[in-house]
Amino acid sequence: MMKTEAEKMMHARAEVFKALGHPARLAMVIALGKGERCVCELQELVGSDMSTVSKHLSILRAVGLVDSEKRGLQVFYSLNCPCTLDFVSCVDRALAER
Amino acid sequence: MMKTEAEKMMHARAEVFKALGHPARLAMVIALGKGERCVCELQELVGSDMSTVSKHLSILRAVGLVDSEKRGLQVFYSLNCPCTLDFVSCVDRALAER
DNA sequence: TAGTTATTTGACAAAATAGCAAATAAGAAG
DNA sequence: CTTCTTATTTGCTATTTTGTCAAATAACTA
Repeated sequence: MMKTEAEKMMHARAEVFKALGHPARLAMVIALGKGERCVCELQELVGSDMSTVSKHLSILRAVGLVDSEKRGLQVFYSLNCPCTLDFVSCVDRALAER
Repeated sequence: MMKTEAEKMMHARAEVFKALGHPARLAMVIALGKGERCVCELQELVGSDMSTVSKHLSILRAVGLVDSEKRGLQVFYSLNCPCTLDFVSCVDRALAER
């Protein structure tokens, strides 16, 4: 199946939205909006296995939404697209008026 | 499985992102950013079966991203959350610097 | 009545998914 | 070096979701 440049672009964009389309990942992104967090903190936040959290984070990193930096034993994640938070606020407003 | 209010909220938000996590739906939302469109125009845009397009649109409407209005034989859809376009621009910028 | 636009309803294959257990890596600390 | 901790990766499984289409229905027009 041939794919035009525009289709590839749209696909890439959609991947970003898909990455945010999971409650745990979204919760982590919102938490990162308040500052960087290590994986263990994020694990406590979402309450899943650490390997699961790690996988979620790799999905967010793959689409460029977050960055990671290792410091000692810990890996700290930070939000690369603060505009995400603005959109979440907008979504909240839309959800409120339903 | 019990669900707190906060969890339900996060789930509802994630549903909005999931709705946007498909190339065809995202393309339609972006098109609607330029003004209302009837289903047949959107069908031409994405090139799928009309029933498929209709289903995609119902998903977007279910989460409150778009509105619809019937006029004669046609149904016109409009974007309910223009902020979506701002976020798409932001995503594009993030994708560009990869 | 016939034609058009759109939605709904199954139905189905295919794909994606989340999640966990176990293995691996990499640094810290004794 | 050994051990402990934090994190990632690697299968693997079951579950779910997914997108799509064909056919039926609806609603309006001519």
